[in-house]
Amino acid sequence: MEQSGLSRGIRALWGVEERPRRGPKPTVTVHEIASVAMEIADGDGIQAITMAAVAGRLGLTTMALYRHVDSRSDLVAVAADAALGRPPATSRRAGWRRQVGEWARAELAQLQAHAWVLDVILEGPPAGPNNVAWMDSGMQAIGRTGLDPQSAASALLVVDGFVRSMVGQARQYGPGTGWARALASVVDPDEFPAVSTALEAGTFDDDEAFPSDQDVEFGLSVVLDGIEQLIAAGSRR
Amino acid sequence: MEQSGLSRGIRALWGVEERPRRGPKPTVTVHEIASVAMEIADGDGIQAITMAAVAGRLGLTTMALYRHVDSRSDLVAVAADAALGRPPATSRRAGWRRQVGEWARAELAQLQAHAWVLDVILEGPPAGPNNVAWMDSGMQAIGRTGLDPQSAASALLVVDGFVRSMVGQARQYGPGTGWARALASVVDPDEFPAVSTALEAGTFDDDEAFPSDQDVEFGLSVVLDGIEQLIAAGSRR
DNA sequence: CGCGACTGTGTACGATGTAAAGAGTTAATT
DNA sequence: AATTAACTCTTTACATCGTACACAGTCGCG
Repeated sequence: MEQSGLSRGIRALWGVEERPRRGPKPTVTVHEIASVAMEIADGDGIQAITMAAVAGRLGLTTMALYRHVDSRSDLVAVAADAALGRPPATSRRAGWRRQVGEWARAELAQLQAHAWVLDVILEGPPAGPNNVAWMDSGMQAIGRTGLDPQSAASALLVVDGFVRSMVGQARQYGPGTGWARALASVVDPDEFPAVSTALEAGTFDDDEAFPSDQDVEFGLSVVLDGIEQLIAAGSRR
Repeated sequence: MEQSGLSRGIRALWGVEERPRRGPKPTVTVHEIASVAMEIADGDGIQAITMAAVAGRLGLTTMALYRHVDSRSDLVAVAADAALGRPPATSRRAGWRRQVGEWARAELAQLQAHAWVLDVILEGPPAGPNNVAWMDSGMQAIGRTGLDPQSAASALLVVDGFVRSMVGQARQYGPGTGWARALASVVDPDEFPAVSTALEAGTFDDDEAFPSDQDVEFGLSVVLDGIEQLIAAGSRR
């Protein structure tokens, strides 16, 4: 009665499909498919997720996958949801700052373990169960601020944005391929004084482990302080 | 003497290539290529950037493009740099808060006009001239805080992260395809109380124009307040 | 003039996503 | 028990796309 607007793979992840009465039982579940696709991406990046590769590992033909997912992009969506996993239980008794902080650090860890998730091109909001679980967990944490729902949602969005950008930056500036040196050879100090100065000062030199815990805590405290200000100002809006 | 580590297309964008002495003059410049590729992506998304499509619009064969860019991903990188454009001149006399705010709003506007830039899968940090120009502009603005360079860079990163996440969210939650309704049909209120409540309260209902200026100012003030706290605390670290 | 450097072309191939038709399998229906 | 509908997986085929390779034409230096 509801076509639900969700893709086949996502619908299957939610487990709301009634099992068909006739016909052979499927030899694989969407969860298995998602899991295999995730492993492939963990190893070789998102573009390594191909219908043939995933099917092959499952002992199926390429086309058999289409019984479980609508398309490659559905397959990727399903893999991405699997990569998120369930959020850890939060310490419900703690204050909002600690809870939100924990949530952010957990998300960061999860995304860093599967950084290719950032490469997923999404059409529409993520609707997988794990995605929703993280959202729920985050909203519970930020709800402790007492902010009105709209403000809380926006604030959580800022936190999430920070985490994702952190992961993204980590991949880019992390394992230095001599980026700083390459840039130095083309940047004109007169045109780009600030960048040029930073380059000379070594600000961009390959931080072996970027972001360090320090970097994370730094940015996180900036964001959380901002939210604190907001609360103090009495959630207008 | 220097292989510079940059791709052919990016190097050409910087204009540091010495013109070859012999041989026919190229019929197109990398800037033209980038511009055409950008227009294609503006119209039909990043995946519409194909070698054939770009070459076709320029009256070239597919293979001719390889004289100017190394690969498709180089082509996309070059198009993305073009899409950023040059950052607007900032009001240098203003305080840091206003300058950084302007910078962020400008970046937001630019990215919203070419949201596909967020879909670019980057291998290594962005090294195009426009990208560096934005970086320079941002670092000049945040430099006015008086924070030490490392802290300033980290803070700017938070701002940039916020802007990008805002654009990303805008695409996802914006022109509603009935996402909220679809989710409501699968979410169990007992399992995900916070999301469920928000769904019922209409928090996720299609905001016609999301993010509104209000949403942006809201998040931006959170971020800037955080930075202000940091300054007040006397930039430790 | 001719040689070398360079730009663009034509052809070919492999990888990939997916449409279409069919063979085999299971359970409800007769 | 036979039939039939619903379902899963396979086979085959094809269009799209990135790119390697060989080559033809063009310009400037010696």
